[in-house]
Amino acid sequence: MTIRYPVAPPTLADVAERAGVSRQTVSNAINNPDLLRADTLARVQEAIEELGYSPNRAARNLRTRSSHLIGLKFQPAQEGTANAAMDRFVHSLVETAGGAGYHILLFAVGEDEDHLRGYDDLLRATAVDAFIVTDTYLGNPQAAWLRQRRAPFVSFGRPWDDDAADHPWVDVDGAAGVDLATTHLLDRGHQRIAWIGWHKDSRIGEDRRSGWTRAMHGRNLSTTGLASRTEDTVSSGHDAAAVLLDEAQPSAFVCASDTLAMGVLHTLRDRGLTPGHDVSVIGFDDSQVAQVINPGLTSVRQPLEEVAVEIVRALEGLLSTPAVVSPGVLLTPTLAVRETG
Amino acid sequence: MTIRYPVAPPTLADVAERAGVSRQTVSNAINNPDLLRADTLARVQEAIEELGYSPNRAARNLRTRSSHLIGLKFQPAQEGTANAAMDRFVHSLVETAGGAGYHILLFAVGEDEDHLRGYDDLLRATAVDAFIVTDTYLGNPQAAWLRQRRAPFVSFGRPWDDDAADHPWVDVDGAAGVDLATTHLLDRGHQRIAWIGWHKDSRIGEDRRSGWTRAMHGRNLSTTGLASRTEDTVSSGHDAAAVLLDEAQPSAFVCASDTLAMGVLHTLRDRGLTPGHDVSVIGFDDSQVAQVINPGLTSVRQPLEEVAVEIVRALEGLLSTPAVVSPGVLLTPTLAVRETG
DNA sequence: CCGCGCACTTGGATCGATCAATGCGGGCCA
DNA sequence: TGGCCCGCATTGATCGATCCAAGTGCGCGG
Repeated sequence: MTIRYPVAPPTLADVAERAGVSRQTVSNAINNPDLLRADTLARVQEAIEELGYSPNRAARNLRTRSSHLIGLKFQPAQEGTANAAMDRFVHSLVETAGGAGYHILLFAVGEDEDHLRGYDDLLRATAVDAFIVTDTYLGNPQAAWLRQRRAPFVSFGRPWDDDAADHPWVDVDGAAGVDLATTHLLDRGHQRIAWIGWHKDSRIGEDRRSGWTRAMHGRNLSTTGLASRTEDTVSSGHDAAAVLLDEAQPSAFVCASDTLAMGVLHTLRDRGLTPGHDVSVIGFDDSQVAQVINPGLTSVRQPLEEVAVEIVRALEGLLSTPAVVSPGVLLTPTLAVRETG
Repeated sequence: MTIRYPVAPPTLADVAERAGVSRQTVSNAINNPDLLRADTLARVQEAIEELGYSPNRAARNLRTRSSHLIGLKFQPAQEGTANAAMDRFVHSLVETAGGAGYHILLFAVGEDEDHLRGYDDLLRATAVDAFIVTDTYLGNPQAAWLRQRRAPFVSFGRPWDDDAADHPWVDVDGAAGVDLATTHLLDRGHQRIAWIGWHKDSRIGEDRRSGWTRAMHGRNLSTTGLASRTEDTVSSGHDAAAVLLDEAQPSAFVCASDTLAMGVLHTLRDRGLTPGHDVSVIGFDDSQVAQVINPGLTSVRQPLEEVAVEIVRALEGLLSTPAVVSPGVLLTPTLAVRETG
């Protein structure tokens, strides 16, 4: 704590001299402490402490051909939507990765230029050890490209339709989450529960939807006429709810996102219906919006902290012993129950 | 530990051999292209292209003693609040920094351990070139500590009460934003405009509050009895609004955050008052919540994209020529007008 | 007393880009 | 023709940690 910069930081050789041992021994003290006798180790650690030594990252990276950096393409929440899972996820990730000795490197790729360019540069420059890929939507070329490049990566999201995929992945069981929400409503006596989701080409959307049909059919209830597929915007949710209310008279809505659920709430407000009393509404993502509105929006909450833990675990396996083939991990969301459902 | 490549990545020497020039020339082609004759440069670039060469980051970092990495302590939005500026800010930052050849390195420091430990490690290990500090609240030791360490950093936020501070900073003029909001209400005929803000020891809160008093006094209107200071939670805003409505009968509220504004909206709802019609409400941060609720919440929007640009500019000045002393930059927010005000 | 293994030491090489100094050929001017 | 500068090539050294191979001193069991 008494060192002033910008004097040259101490090197491993400085520590060795101070502790009266060799460079090799200091290196071992740091990387293979169990090779040293207890008293020697203590002496070296003391010298490290006194000098405020910390191994130079660049030198270490050069020699070991690894950076202990994980690349993550940062995708912010879209304006005008309620979905903000990234924020919570990134935080959990940074914390967990930090515990494992890794840091998160953010990068962006411009909209116009080649989307893979960013990955390529970082990879070739050995700037990162691995990537975390977050959007595995249909036709997303990232995963295929990374695999072909033999770049280590873990994806948050299943390789939906890519049967050649053999990379580790972690995902949240959206169907189970929606099933949970639907069952919660069924247990409260609802029979006519509507679904508002995304277009058919969204695998995530179809997965979530299947949780609704599963729960409904499990109670021998029909789902015909009770589903709507639309864009992920508030106004789309608003319109879809209006149509469903007119044509199918549902007593509750389960939505693929909090954004859509907000649209439903607006429709209820238009018609003087009280959410949670006249009509129940459940969203998906447990966004800040769900938490601060009144009445509070019941919503499916993804276990993002666990996702981060599993992703880091997978990364460690991937980077330490390449033989370990970690399959996918599927986590189950919970339901944050509030007033609307 | 190692990135599995089909083949070892090409080195600068490989490029030199292929182009029939020396290592130094290739290095110049990359770092000082104007030193080369046009045809030589073209030949080298061709070789780079053919081999898919990208300079090894670790080697470059070691030699140049710089990593082109900027450290940022990632702070997620608090659960149960509406404030989510970080998300938007980080994205802008990543994009802008990327354009300048820098990447953003996220790190976290555990709540219990020494808050400065994270900075220290990264700095000593020459893992980052500089830091971006985002919370410059009263008594925050980071800035002082970093300065004492002579660590290059730029802060998002003024050094409020630290007169010894000489580091570059970028901030948003909260007072101007609130002035803007208040004036907007005044222009619409409001006279009794209340303020709900944070406790007195929050410099940011007091700054924003001053915008309200400035605008009110500018029209010779009294502010006595119209202000409330509380915690930044929805329920605090709710309570404060109730008290103010009872005791001062304001026709409009300006709040230090969207979170507080949400509380106000809940109170209006309790009393059957229509936001924007009976009583106007303006928040601060233009969060997702402000955007998706109905009626939409008018809110002060921070120009986070510009903040990012200015911060990167300051960083570049800081890292290129240490002599350049960039003072602070103060940016003016805008008002996102919606139905509540 | 020998041999073995533990706990180190020693010196050198290595990773790959950059720095610094020198070499070299050709053009320009006196 | 000689001297000089300019553009570019060449080459060894350097950054600091790690890897590697060989060696030393010492204690202990056989």
